[in-house]
Amino acid sequence: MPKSDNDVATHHALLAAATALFAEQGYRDTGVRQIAAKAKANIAAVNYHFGGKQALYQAVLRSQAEQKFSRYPLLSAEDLKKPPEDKLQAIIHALFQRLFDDSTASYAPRLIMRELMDPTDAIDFLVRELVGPQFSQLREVVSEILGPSPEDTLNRACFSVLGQCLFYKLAQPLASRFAPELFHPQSTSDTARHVSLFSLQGLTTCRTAMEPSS
Amino acid sequence: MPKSDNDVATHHALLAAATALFAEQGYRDTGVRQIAAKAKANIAAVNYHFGGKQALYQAVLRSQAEQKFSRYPLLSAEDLKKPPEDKLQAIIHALFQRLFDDSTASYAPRLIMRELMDPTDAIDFLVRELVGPQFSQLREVVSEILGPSPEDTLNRACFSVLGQCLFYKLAQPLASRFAPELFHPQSTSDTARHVSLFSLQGLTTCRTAMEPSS
DNA sequence: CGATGATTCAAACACTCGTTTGAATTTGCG
DNA sequence: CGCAAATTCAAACGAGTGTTTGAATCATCG
Repeated sequence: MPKSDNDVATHHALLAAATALFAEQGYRDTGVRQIAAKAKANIAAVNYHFGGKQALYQAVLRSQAEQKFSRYPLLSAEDLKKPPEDKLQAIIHALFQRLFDDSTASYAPRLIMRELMDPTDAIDFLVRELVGPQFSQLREVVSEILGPSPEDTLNRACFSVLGQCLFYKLAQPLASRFAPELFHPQSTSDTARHVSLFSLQGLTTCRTAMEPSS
Repeated sequence: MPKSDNDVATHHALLAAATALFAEQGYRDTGVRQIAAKAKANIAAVNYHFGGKQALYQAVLRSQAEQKFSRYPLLSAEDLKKPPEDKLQAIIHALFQRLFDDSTASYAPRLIMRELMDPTDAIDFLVRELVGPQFSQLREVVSEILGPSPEDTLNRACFSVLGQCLFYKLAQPLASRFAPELFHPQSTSDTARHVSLFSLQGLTTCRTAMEPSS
């Protein structure tokens, strides 16, 4: 039976601390002692309230899935009325904004990236609840641009768009050594515009010649 | 003083085992006991011959830098005579071949990817000796295609090409859930062709309109 | 051979990790 | 209040890590 206030207090503090730390450092590099310290709670509280580190991690993912992504779709209502080319540009800009938004609680994208790089057991849940719906949305827009196309062509086109966007986050440690100015916060808008133009132009090729090799 | 044969034997066995394991599992998830077991050596041998796990890892990177990349450039001698568009296509195909070549000792790309995802202290050495020269090569080819361009445009164009390629490896755990057939070994050639066409088409945009926002 | 130094080996060390324990404290309710 | 359940806490547990130790083995050479 909950203790009215204090119970949900430490429960929430633990969840918040874990969300921040998992997003920043990843699952494997975050210890329960560190989480407990940040939440000003005892080490055993993690096991008491959630049942273990893994269960806490899944609770973090579940809470992010509920609050963040359900109410912040990639495309706004007004975007949906635009032509597909503009919708793609809107998606790309939204993606970059999420990937490089530090201040607000943009933990969900970072948690996804972490899971993408080295998956834990929670990857199934993540695919089903978080990235699946958004990938479908991207695929639909790309499909509108390309017109009727084989499945592989459609998927590869989406991957080309996604790859360009994610590169700036995934490869940041290395890429920022070659072009540090592209990773300044004020550059992300220009970068998103570049990716949009590059992709829209590249997509025109997918409409034609796409049969396998010879 | 070396014991003539046996000394360099375990030294080499340790290095080979460590190279394979670090490439497959990453630095943090590979234990010295596992390395020693694969090399049929004692646990203490790692410290005796290399001075520690970290030093062994850097020895692995150094040996890869020496033997693999210096003699296997991205472009062959005959490729260098082709027009820049064909050179870009050759680079993309070479990249995909390296990223998805399991059988031969294609450990270097995987080690780089590992370091890219979560860097250790060895990242400086890696940038200087391994990825730096190859990135310069890519940039030169892209520069030939684009003609004289601002620095940022050139870098972003390179990142667009690289992002598409690396995506298939970096995001494989997630992406293969949506399009498993694109990750079959026989598909990599078609995928490389798609990225080539998509990129060459996309690059035409970079030649024109590239001034920052308004 | 016998001594010297390099190499191997099993064991233990020091540390971190996630988890458990059992008592102490706090809370809600009759 | 007084009991019972829920919650906190310090401490320890057991398994993991990389590293160190010191004796045993081996090759080499005077």
